[in-house]
Amino acid sequence: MSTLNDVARLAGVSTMTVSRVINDSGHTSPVTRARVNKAIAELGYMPNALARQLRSRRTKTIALVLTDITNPFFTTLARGVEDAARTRGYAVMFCNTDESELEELEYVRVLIQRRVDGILLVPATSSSGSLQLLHDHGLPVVVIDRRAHSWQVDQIRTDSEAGAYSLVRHLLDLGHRRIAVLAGPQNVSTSADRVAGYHRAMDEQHLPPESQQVIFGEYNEASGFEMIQRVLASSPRPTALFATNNFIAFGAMRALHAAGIRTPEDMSIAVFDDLPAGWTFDPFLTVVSQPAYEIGRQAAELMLGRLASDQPIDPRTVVLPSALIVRRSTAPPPPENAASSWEPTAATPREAPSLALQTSGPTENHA
Amino acid sequence: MSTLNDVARLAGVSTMTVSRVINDSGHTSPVTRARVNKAIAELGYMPNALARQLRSRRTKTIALVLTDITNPFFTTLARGVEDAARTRGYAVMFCNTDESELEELEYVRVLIQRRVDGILLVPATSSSGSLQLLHDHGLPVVVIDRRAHSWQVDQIRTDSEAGAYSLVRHLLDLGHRRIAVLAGPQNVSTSADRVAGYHRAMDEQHLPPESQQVIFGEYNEASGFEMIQRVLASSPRPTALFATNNFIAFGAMRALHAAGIRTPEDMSIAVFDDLPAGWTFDPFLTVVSQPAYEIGRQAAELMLGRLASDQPIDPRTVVLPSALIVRRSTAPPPPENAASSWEPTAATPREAPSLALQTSGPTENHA
DNA sequence: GCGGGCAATGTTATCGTTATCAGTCTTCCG
DNA sequence: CGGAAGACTGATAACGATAACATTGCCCGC
Repeated sequence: MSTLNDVARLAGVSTMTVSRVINDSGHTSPVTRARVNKAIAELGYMPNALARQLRSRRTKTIALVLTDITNPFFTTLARGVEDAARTRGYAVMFCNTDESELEELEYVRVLIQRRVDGILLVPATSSSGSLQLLHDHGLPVVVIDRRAHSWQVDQIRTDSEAGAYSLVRHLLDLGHRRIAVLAGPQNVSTSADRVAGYHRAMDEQHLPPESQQVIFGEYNEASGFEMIQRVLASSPRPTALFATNNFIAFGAMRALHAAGIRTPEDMSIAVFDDLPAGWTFDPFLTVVSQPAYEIGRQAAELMLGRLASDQPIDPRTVVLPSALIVRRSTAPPPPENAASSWEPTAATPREAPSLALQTSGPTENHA
Repeated sequence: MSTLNDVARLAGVSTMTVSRVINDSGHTSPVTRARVNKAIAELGYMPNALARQLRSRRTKTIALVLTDITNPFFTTLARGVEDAARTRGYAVMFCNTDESELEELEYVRVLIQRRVDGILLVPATSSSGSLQLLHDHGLPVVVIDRRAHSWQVDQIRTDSEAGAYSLVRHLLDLGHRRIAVLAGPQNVSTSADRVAGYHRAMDEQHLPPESQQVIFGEYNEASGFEMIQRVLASSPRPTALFATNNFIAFGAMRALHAAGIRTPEDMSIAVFDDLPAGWTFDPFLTVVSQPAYEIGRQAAELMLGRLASDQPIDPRTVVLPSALIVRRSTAPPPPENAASSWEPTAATPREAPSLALQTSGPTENHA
């Protein structure tokens, strides 16, 4: 692969002159420029970005460290980051931590070594180690989606508390009084905030503690499935569920389906996080939807603005609103006296045959 | 940020010795190693990957250039690539081309400049320009998902023709005789192959040309919606549809829903591409499912194997099978004499109220 | 006792750019 | 016509690491 030197020799000028031409940094005569450009074209010369980055101490690269890109919320967010970064000439590196603090730290180390200009981070639980390390190395950080405890970094997230409040309010307005929460990990701020929003809505109604049921699990389908078992074992049973993310909701729905409990006739379910529009021809779940693309875009903007500025910028926190979308998974509760008579015999799954295919069929082997 | 030199000075050794220690390349005494490691810890030294890469002429980075990461097929595939790359110490850069040959070429240029070790490419239409450029610069390429014409590169994809054949065979076995294809772009190989599989199945039955209807569009929801209008305008109308990707299917379902045509009672629909398991609690569509994660993983393996080998490797082509999953969107056709009497008045959407919310609700603003 | 072999360490050049400073050549004005 | 300002160009030294070769010191066997 040809270098600046090759171009310089072919054009009969010095390397600096070629450098000036390709960087368009002035002080070159039109004649020289033409000669150099001709040589560049002739050789198919491509500047070596590594050498440039080493010399100029900027890589024009940012990293997006998140928990799992296959979660559609993060996929859309990632797209927002990439689009914003690209228009400013930045490249993006994506890293999946799978909610592991160790993986996260490992990635942060690699990214520091690769000298990325900044990191957009969805912290795995309380990842103070990574933030400390990044701080020590003077790398700018934007914390996305989750709250960072007491660190002086930019932050951007949805208002989880308010979103949860509006979702639970909606259930209360329908007449529900016993509402259970299927929460994510207790030490993840989004989960905690959504539970807080739930408590605020419930407390406003002066509902007794026994109306409130909070179950902590994980943000995935299997956990949603499990948590339902505990709901069904409780007595009196809740008439509505609040799932704090979409994967939990899917697991819950599958479990209810399997138990012969109909939604929303027997039990309502309201969910934090929507699926992207167009992925379902007939959306069913009542949700609070987050502006995922916009979060990603603005996170990148926060970072790029900071990188472009030549003076220090005070840490900023952006909290975006969510939107309640009422669909068909929520309805008024069944009459109170019928509450104890739910039996699998009375309710068969609406469309039985498909279920086995979903769970056992040869689908994605996402090991 | 401290350098090798700083460490060397602090440890009282030469830079080469430090280099030997951090690379574990032998010829260092335990005493020296300890001293160096102490100095490294003291300074919080992080090797500069840029300098290493410049000197060693390898970046340990590969790129995945695809059309749109928000397509769940590609998201899962990307995850497979990342997981495989990471276990071998490689980083991955993701790039979205949005099916634009120009964007693709732009990205390829950037990636060459950044000296990535290799590129995994989902070519946008017939992107011979990018492949030529990559070839000229001696960069190894793995073409994913789509066929590359006549270029000597590794390739990996699903057997689209066979998958389409089995899907159409399934429709024929149910008794359908007039089946329309909602295809993607004519010049994208997956689309062409799926249409070819359709033709093979239809021709086997010696069906007259007028039974066959192929409509070319794009791989997105809007296009699926549009294509249905042409299906509905045709006479005699087909009794079944074959959508060549999931987005097309979603658009088609929305359009059928809007037109008051029931699935599968009035019209069956069979689809290429599934949604990841666990994203829907009650999957409805009969599909052919691709092993997306595995495609990504193996694509990365092909590349990394080539990069690790010190001798040339002949181009390889891997074609993975797809899996037919029969669900509820396909059924035998309605009685023939009723075929011409379909009128919106006779069929109201099963669950009407939700539709407006889907299309006009404040969901992701994915601009 | 001496040369060969080997482990440990150091020196120098280099990867491909750009920053910096130092020329050279016009040009223009007094 | 001389000199200074300005435009253009080049030489040299980094950026931070590693490759390649050189050196030192020690052990060993004959």
